[in-house]
Amino acid sequence: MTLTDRRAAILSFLIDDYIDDAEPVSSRALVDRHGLQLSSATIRNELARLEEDGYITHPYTSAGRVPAERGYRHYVESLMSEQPIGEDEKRTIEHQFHQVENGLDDWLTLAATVLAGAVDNAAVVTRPRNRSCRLKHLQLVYLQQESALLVAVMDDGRVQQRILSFDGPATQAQLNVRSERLNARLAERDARETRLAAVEMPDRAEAEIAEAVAMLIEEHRGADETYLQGLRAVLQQPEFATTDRMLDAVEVLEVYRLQRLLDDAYDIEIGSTRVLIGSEHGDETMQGWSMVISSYGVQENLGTVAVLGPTRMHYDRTIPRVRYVAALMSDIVGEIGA
Amino acid sequence: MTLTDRRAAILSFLIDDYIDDAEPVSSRALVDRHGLQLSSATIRNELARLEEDGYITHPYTSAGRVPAERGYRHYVESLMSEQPIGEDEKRTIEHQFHQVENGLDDWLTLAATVLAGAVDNAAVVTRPRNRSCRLKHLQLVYLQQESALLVAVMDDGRVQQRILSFDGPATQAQLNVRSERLNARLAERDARETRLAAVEMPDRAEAEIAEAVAMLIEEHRGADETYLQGLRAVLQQPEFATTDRMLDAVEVLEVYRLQRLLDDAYDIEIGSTRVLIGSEHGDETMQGWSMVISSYGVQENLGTVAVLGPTRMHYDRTIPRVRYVAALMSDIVGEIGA
DNA sequence: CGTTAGCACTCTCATGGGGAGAGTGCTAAC
DNA sequence: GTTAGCACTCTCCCCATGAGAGTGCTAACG
Repeated sequence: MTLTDRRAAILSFLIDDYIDDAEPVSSRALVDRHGLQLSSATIRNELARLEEDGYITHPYTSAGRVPAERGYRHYVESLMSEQPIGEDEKRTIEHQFHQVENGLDDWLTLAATVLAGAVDNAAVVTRPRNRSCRLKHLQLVYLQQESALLVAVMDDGRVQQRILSFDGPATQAQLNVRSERLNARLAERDARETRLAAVEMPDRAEAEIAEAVAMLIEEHRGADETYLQGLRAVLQQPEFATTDRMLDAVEVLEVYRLQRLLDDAYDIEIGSTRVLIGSEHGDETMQGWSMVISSYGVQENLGTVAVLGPTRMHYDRTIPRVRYVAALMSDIVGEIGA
Repeated sequence: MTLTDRRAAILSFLIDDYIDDAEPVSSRALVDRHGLQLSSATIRNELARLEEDGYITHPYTSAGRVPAERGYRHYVESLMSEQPIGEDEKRTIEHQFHQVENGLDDWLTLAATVLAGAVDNAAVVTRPRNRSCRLKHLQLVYLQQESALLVAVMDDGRVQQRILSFDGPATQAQLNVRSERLNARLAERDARETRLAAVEMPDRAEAEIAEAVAMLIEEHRGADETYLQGLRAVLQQPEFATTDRMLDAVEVLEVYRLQRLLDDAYDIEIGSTRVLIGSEHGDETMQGWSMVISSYGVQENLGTVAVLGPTRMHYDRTIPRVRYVAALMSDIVGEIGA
């Protein structure tokens, strides 16, 4: 059941109009706005067919037409043409990125902010994480009489820390020696290997530290910090014009949900984007939401960039911008040398 | 212009009722609900006086009375009695705290979540920061050919990091030596002292690293990470029952504002709480908002715990809970040994 | 057969009037 | 000082009404 050219064109016009206005599109409006050489009655016939085939619906008998999920899907895949990012806009974005040099944390926040601003929806960025994470270096730092801070640098350049307590007191010098010994044995190992190494250690205190390191590696792998920006932007979209809808939106954007969602989308190739429309992400609370998602990073060290908003979304603007920001983030991760 | 006992009692009843219901309180309702041995007419006379004195208002001619800021202020200072936290609730809260052992990050999030849940409003917690922050320990970690990660542990147990690049290659062994030399010179110094030390260093590369350390210390001092929880809880309060108000609320709670607010409240003694009602915090966007704020930590190493919500807030429940969570956080910071 | 004009029909939404209800403020009496 | 009584005010809900927007259908046209 492929669409005739004419029907495809009509669908495309309709979706364009609806995305701009958030208002049901009438046959009349299509003719007028796009200078069609057909009467509105003809368009009505075509619209009836499009509705039969599930591309569009109408909210009630005598309202204009509204795209259905299937319509959006077809639009994203075959109809729309991506809106390239203007040189100006690129410069602006890059400029914003260059203003911050403090490290990954800030870049992540920044990426989310910039993206949210560019597409007028919520943007989420996750910290890159390494599926097979390894210890790069560890260091024990004296805190108090019987406690020390274990600082573990991972091979993605991220740091995890934890407080340890010992039975007896220790000086920083002693801790340094101990750190060196442990580094020699644990560097470049992943969680499982570290745990194995721990078992074989004769010194009980060191074995415990190695255990702690293994846990830190595991935690690090699992920790999926997300940076969300643009809440207000989404809430101002007309689809959330009632308080109920707004509360729903806030709920959807609450972090614990996002993490799951981003997890689901982990097998995206770097450089490509994926679009999930409405019920396409399994979760039924996501009805009415779309997500444009992309991953970034190098090798195994992957993060996610995504935009979330109502299904009525400027896909043609959003997709290239998500891709672009993801590319910028890949560059940054590359430079950091993770 | 002190209140007569009777007027004070009436004001107290009125505020209690209003806080519960969010609805203007009528003279009639006061009599009925609190079994007063007076007629509603008498109450009306008293209410008129209270209104004259600025303790209450009414939204329109024939609605019940509503507390004004001055009324809340008086209520908080002289009328209400704090609702002690039940043993059960204490146990629940402590239990939640003990479930997480991963470190400060998690505790901060947790504290905000627990508090928000306990008082049904938004809660904000800031990471403790040391006004006069010092370096505890630094470590250079090999990354790639010509770059290394500088990891600086501060005396509050927090870690800052930054990527450095060198002219020539370096091995981890070389970096260790250099780390040790720098530690000997920089440990226990604050930003200014570190900068001075940097100037005196003969080795140019090391001087640059010392410079970087100084910047990290400064950044660390300035960085005021805030953890906000309970957005939904606030938005569900009846005062935000329209979309406009909701959007305003989201704006108020956006982080950049909070940081300033918390800054303003930095001179609170540990163990005490402060209440800011409506226009009492200078910012006029905070009209209609109250904040119960407390600080925690040990010595100079201070963080903030706060609850934000509409002026109609259960101050009697909120104040002790803010104080309690702040105390728990103080314990934690103490244990960590910052 | 595709296209089109015409028209009846449907459904929403904005508008405004009316009436009930809630509470006050005032007055006069106790 | 307290209270009953009452007029007055203001909100809010309900509903009816009508305009307007669009469709679907039918019949005619090239």
